[in-house]
Amino acid sequence: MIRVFIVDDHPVVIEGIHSLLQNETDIEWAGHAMNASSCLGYFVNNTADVVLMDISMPGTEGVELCKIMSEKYPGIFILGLSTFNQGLYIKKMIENGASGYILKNSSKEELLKAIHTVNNGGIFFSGEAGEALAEYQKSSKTHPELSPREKEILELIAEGYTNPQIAEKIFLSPFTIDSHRKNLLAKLGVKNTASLIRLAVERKLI
Amino acid sequence: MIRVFIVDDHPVVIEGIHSLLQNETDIEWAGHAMNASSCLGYFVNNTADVVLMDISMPGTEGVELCKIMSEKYPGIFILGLSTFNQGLYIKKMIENGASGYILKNSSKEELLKAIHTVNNGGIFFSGEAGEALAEYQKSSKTHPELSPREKEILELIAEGYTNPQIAEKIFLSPFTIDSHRKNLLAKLGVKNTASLIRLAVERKLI
DNA sequence: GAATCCATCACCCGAAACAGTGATTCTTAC
DNA sequence: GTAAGAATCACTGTTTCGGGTGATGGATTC
Repeated sequence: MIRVFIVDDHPVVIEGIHSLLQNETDIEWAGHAMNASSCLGYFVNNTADVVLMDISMPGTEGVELCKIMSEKYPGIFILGLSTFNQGLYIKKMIENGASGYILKNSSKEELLKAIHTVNNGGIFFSGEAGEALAEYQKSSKTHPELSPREKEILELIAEGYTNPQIAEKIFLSPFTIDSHRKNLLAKLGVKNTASLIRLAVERKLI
Repeated sequence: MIRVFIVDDHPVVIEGIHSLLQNETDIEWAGHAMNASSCLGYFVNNTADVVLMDISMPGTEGVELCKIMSEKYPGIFILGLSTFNQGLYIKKMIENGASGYILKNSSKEELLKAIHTVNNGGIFFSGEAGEALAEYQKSSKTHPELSPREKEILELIAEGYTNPQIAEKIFLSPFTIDSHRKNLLAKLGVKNTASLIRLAVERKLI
């Protein structure tokens, strides 16, 4: 018997999963919480085998809760749950102790498979989530990190300052700003300011 | 008796709402569809009073389906349903015939109130959605709309194309692209490409 | 102590962007 | 029927960007 607990701030999702699981003979509904603190409260006197956890709760609650839970109760398996397919979040959840990740548009079969897999100590990703993670890993490998100075200049560029203005602002030679700017383009593999800013915003570098 | 039909690509949401509504004496579950075409298929031989419609289905399916449904079956009230609180989408749904809009993290009470309100011909917004819409209306007043051509060129700029390249791509004179580009800068009140792209991404214009 | 990376500065040059101005069609709205 | 705005094209400047290339000092690392 697998005891399943869910943490999600959407009543509809809680109800939906409850309903999907209620006829499963080997799954027991342990309960639900709608925020991080009531989840932690529940586990003071109770336990479960698998916790389904919405990662897109207000703030970074999902990711933080995942970390706390996995450290405090290493025997409980956590399954990330989200509407979206964002490599960055998926990676963070895994880094913080989640054993898997499924999308909310998964079928009942996929959900059951995920619960069983993580309950047996396995790792489960819904297909698309796995792809998103792979894509993310790839992009963070192929594109090296930016130095602090480069980030600073990138932000100033994004705010609309020109090279001479940036130079004046941070007391450097315009030539230096120009060099950094060219390095930014090279490192990120783009060829003009438009794509640079687009990429920076998409990757949340600024 | 209000017959409720739901269109959503998330099985969990369908189950959740079904479950939330199943003990309501004045609500009858008409059924569900997981995409636009099966929804349209259903209404060939059946009907309903209120349709709950996820607007964030793949592509612009949600918005388009809303338009088709409201034109074809003006007697059916549509209630937009979404995880997010995006003024632009809310506005589009309303423009295309929806009678209200609720977030998926709404409570059971709010959901019931919304269904009853739209079924009586009223307009319903969950609080946050109303705020988001107001915010959007406000920002679209202070910031004028872009013409289709301008949007097209803005996107191409964001993809890193230069004026000459864009000109070649869409068979126009480089002078024309230059004019549009200047108009974009003027309309959005920025003075170079960097701030233009930043603003465009932030306002989700691209 | 050699290698590597960061940060700084420098110059040339062509291409692109930006400012200013003005003009012509065509539709849409009042 | 005219006013307004969208879309198109045109020319002239000045400024900025971006490619190429190279140099120096300092910190880190192995």
